Amino acid sequence: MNDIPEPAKRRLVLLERLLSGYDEKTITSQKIEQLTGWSSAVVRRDIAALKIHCGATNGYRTEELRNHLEKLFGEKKESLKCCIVGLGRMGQALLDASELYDTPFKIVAGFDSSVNKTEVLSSSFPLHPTTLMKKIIREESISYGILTVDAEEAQPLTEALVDCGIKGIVNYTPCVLSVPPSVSVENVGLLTALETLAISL
Amino acid sequence: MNDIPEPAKRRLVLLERLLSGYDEKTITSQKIEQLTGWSSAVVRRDIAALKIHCGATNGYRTEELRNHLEKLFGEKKESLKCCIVGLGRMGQALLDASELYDTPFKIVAGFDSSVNKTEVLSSSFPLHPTTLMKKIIREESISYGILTVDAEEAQPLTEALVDCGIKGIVNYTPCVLSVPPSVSVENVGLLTALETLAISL
DNA sequence: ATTTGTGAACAGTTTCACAGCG
DNA sequence: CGCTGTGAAACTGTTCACAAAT
Repeated sequence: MNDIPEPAKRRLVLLERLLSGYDEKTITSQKIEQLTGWSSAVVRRDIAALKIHCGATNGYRTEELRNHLEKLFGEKKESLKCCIVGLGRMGQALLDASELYDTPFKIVAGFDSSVNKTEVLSSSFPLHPTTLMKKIIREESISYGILTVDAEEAQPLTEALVDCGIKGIVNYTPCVLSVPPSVSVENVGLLTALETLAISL
Repeated sequence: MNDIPEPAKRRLVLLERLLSGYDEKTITSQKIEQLTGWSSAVVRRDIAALKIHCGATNGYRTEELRNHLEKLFGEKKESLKCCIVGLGRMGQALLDASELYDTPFKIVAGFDSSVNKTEVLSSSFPLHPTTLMKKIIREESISYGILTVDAEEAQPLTEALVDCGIKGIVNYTPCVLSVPPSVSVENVGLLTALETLAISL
């Protein structure tokens, strides 16, 4: 799986999602091109990289392809634990995490530097002050952090997450995070997204 | 600026952000490597693409570089209007848009299919029912849409946005949006981000 | 007959290594 | 000197075109 090119991986992630709402028995690379805008040649290469062979004449067998893609992340079916760091408006919006229902990802803790927040808010998982981050993340073996703090706190708390041995960070702040090569960051801040849109073409 | 490679542009956007909080008078490519993880060679190429020459022996002159980057994106970004589509928890979290203060992006309208929401919520810009989207987006010449609706509404409202002549969409939903080639999409949904992190390990 | 899967050409991006500049 | 700027090489990803598969 590490021989799948980076851009291909990103497309495959989206392809899985696309298939989860696709009911036909088979799907062709051309159909996917029409749905996504990726060229059919790219789609075929991406799927070929999975080294499964699912169908020729009528396109790919949807279910087989979907199952294979699902296995790509949740191989061990064991849930991938996440935590929310920062319980401001954005963090609170993610608290219910309905989006992650029926996925291998599970939010198991929330943190905020204001004890006030962690005590007043309620959710289906425990909320703690950031002082307990290291302890909890280790105990629960949490793999991913969702960073929704204010700009001033972004880098310090990133470093705390890194110290805890986190594997990746979803960065909702507009800050450029400094992390060692062993940690990956996905930048999903509004400003970053808008700027990226604005500079392409 | 169209002769700057796409990956370089994305990095330059982040570099601009990085420099905005950097106080030393000069900065070397190695320092940037340390801060961002991009190799110093890549950094030098990216900056060289700007075709300015700002400093050798002591690295780049921070202010000159920063000014140049701001100008580069500034020309293209003369007050770019955005709208929020979907005023659920996530949409509401973005309502104050403090993140966009002091940037060329401005949120000028919000939409929701529930008139209830558009009437009860308050913000510094007007909220409308989605039935008025086409009219308002055209009148205000809004360029970007920020999509924070439920999954069922994602594709229908995307098509509405496309019909309005929008240039790009920031997609906070987990859905794969189908758009014509003239429209760009940035996928920043939590599930997409987590899957992208998980798949690249 | 239609669509996948893939070698080969191509295009784009990064790395290497070092010349040249302040 | 230390650091940038840049040819040239290496690498990565995409497109084309067609043979293989069912």
